[in-house]
Amino acid sequence: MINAKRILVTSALPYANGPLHIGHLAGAYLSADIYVRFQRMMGKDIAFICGSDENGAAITIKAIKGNTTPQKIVDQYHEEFKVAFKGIGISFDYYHRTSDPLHHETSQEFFRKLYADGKFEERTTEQYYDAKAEQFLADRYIKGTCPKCDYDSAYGDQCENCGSTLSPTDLINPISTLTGETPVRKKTTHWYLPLNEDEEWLRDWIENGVLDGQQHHLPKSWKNHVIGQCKSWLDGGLQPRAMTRDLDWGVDVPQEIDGSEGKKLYVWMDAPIGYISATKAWAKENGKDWRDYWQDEETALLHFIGKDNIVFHCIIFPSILKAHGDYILPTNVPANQFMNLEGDKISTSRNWAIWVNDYLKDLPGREDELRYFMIKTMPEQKDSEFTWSGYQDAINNELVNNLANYVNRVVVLTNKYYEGVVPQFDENQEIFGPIGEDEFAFHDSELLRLYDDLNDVADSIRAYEFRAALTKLMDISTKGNQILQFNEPWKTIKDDEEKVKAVMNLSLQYVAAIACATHPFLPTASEKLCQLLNLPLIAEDGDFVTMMDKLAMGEHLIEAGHKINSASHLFSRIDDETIATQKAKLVPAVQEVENESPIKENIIFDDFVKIDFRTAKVVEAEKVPKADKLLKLKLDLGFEQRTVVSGIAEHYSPEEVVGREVTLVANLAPRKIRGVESQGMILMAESSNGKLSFVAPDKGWDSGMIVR
RNA sequence: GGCGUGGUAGCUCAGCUGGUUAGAGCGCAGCAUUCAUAAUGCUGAGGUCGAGUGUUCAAGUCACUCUCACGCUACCA
Repeated sequence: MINAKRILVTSALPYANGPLHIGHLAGAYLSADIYVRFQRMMGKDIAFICGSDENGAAITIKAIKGNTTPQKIVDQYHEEFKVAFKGIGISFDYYHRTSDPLHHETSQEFFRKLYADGKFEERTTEQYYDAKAEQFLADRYIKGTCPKCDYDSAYGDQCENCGSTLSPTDLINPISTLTGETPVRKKTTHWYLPLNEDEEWLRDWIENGVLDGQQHHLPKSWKNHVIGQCKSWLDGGLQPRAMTRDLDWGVDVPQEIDGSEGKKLYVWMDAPIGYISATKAWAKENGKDWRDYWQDEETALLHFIGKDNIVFHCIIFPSILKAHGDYILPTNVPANQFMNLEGDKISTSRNWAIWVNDYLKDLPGREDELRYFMIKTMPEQKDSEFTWSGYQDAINNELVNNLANYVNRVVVLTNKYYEGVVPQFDENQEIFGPIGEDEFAFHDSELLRLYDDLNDVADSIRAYEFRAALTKLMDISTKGNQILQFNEPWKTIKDDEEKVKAVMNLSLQYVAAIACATHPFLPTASEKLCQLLNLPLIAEDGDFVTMMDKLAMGEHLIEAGHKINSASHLFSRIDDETIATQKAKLVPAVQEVENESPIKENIIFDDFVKIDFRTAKVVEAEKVPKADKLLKLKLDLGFEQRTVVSGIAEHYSPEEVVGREVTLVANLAPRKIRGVESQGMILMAESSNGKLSFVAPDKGWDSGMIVR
């Protein structure tokens, strides 16, 4: 679908449990915004849709921790997101939210259709239900007596004493670990989408771009890592996926369906359908028919996402859409990789991020500067890195010295020589082009060069190569500088006024072209440029086409006789102090001691004394084969030696741990892990960013001592 | 461990289906220039294209092995 009649663009729905940072922008929003603004300027019928993803368990948990309600959490972030997106200039046509009734209806309707068409595999199982907690219990939240060995604290999925694999309903005297209540058996039904049946057509669609026997898109236009990721999943074999969950915050499974009570749509049936509900909301307010955008073969659907979302958008959501039958599938999923920050991964929990709203507050009026550097370092093909000094260099050297200074030169000279009026000139006047003195050029031949260069920018945008497009755009500014440099109007004005007129007129055409072409990337700068030239602002209504048509016809973008305004600076430098302040705000991992996991329920002393903690010394250590995280340790308790498997290999090498003193839970029932029997468990403290530390006695203590 | 993507000048990155002396921007050195926010233009130095083996008349570009980074996945009672 190269020449689609209309385009629907979606950006990943941000999850409403944390503020927006630059990593989000780099992944799914900036690239989409450039693409959309450009296509509007190409006169395309295009809709740009997004919204807050507000359902799911993580939000409930956050609400409990913060002693508030899920609704308050999502309201807060929904507002923050809107401010951030607006501030940085992401031009959504509609920003919706999945807590909206329209979304609930839409996703339920979708579910109903799949249900009625028999697309689901219904699996009813009997599960334990905790009446006090009012929820179904996951296997590991149930304990009871093992039917095989009479061990009295077997988990719902496995007895650690005898190692047998269990199902919760096998347990004798089951108890809920949440409340201590005896759970009741209750039937629960979930609906699964048999993705395994979709493998064949998915493969054809992804690898060959063929859907229902027709060429749907060119697989070459998809990014390597996107196709690679999908193939990896297909090769691994797809499994049926549950489309519902026993949750308490989200979209209800339609009530008329048997067994729907307490069930919510799982994220697969919820978030991506948010794109559809957002489109409906937009269409309703703008007199459009949303079906044109989702159900017409002549529409190109594009999902802009980060790489963590590839499988979701390339396999699961398409399967859901195809199962419904009325919907089109994405033409492309231009996923970006990740952006790192100053040498480290961006992390919300570690506060290692640049928050969009903080940036807007700290550096007001510099939205385009952030956009510029983010586009320049956009992780299109591989992970990339944001550094404040890189940001400073790029702004000062490229935006100020090259672009803004070029514009300033042209405007100042025009005002100086012609009182701000675009000069009339002789078309036969020879001038120097950007190549220099080796080649004579004319005004009209240079406009054709400009046309070609603008076309190159456009081609890159169409191919989702935004950094390349930005480079090509900046090259136009460089060529403008070259034209001035080679023709030296400040010298020539003394003996060849006619030549200066041609050069200055051409330069003004360049600036007018830049005013238009920067718009998708740097909308605010584009606006300032238009004001500077006293031209109408970009309306995102076919402006690019108009410009290209004029150039192709040999017409001018800014007419002789037109009066421009006096000079003012387009961008200003960023000083070292500003950068130092921002760098200082990045404080690595000084985590407020927040209770990530609440204190568990009280136990009585008798429970505590059941656990036999002992000191021990590591005498041997080796990696467990075929497992990244596991070390097999031999521990000396003084009176005996034991083998223990521990998940610490990512933090400690075998050499480092030999000789360490540790604390061991000595009477934990043995369990086989990766084929090795582990006789106990080593105590480790875990920080909130996943780092591990031994919990051990002071150096030089004997092994086998009792700990209490 | 399995799978995927990447590892190219000091830094940030381009290099499509293998084909002459491997490219850009920044930084660095020199020259020119002053209209401009000490901006601009020109020239130059800088790379055994992660390591190794192979296929080929020819490999950064293909195959295999290894290695490192990141992601997904398994194992972390």
